[in-house]
Amino acid sequence: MKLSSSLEDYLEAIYNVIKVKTAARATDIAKILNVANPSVTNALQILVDRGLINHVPYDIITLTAEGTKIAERIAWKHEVFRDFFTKVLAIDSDTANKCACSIEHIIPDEVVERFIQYLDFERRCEYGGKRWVEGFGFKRNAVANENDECEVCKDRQEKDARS
Amino acid sequence: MKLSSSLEDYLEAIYNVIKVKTAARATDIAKILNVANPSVTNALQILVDRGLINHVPYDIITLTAEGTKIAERIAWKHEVFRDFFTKVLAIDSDTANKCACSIEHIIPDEVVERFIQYLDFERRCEYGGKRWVEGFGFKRNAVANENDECEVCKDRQEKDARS
DNA sequence: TCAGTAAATTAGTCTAGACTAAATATATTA
DNA sequence: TAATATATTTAGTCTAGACTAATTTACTGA
Repeated sequence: MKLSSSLEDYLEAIYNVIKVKTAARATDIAKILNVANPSVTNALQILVDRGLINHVPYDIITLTAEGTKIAERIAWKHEVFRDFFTKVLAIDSDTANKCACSIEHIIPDEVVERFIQYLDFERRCEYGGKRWVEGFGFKRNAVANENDECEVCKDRQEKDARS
Repeated sequence: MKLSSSLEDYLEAIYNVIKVKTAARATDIAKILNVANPSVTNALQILVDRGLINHVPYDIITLTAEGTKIAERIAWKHEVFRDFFTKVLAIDSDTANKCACSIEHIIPDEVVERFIQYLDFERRCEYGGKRWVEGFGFKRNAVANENDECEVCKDRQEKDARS
């Protein structure tokens, strides 16, 4: 009953289109996922069979309740990983999205929960959170350096000074 | 020229066996990757063609210089992710290894570097590093709480007290 | 309303990567 | 050294998921 990465991608793409347009068309999905139209048709048939979308030939595509539930979960994972990559690791948004898009199908929910807890902790905790700026060492240490206590920050400061 | 996830798994398995046994046999690999023997034979042929392993039919398997280089890189990624999952997110080692094993084929090197820098930062920095214990909030906050300044830590402390 | 265009589907092909069953090579041991 | 057991490979099958080319349906504007 588990969806393949590929089918999850289709479902997520449909979900994202519907957020903006109320209903999706096959071509929207083909463009987003960068695949040929017949690949979409094929995937749609499977998603219909699994009861995740509503679709009759030549018509628009909507999500069933079940499909929405699953798509939301995938989109949620995507957001968590994108945030982690951009906000914690200071990765550029394009790479962050690509990485998120591939690991979102693989990492189990419990682990995603931990990422969230961690993001939350980093953001809110006195010991790190107050020094949170966006993108860990690079930017955070600028603030952390104030007290001049940290070996790593000093290293970085010296390197930065040199360059 | 890029290897598929599957071929990377084969190469990594060979590398891991060789670390212990000096040379690998097809059956070792089949057991590790939980696939049938013919699947191994097939993968070996491709890896030979690509110049990554040395292998003639019915004989042992060793890595070429090129193969070693690539396998080391894969194994390195695996370690980074495993460490991140177990040491930062406090995920159990079995799940951590599974997650590492799937994302190691997907995440580009620059991003892995950032993970390393982050691990290093967390471990060494005064602002967090000194409170580093193994597994972020859960354990780190026990130390962080000393000064009683952190909202998140207080939340956790209360929850812990209740349970 | 009908002709032309755009969208979607059908039909058929290809590849990677798994599998089983059968055949063959190697290793072991009586 | 012959017999047997084990390891490996060959041959052939299957599935998912992509593709192109050809066909069919739906939409739009004169």
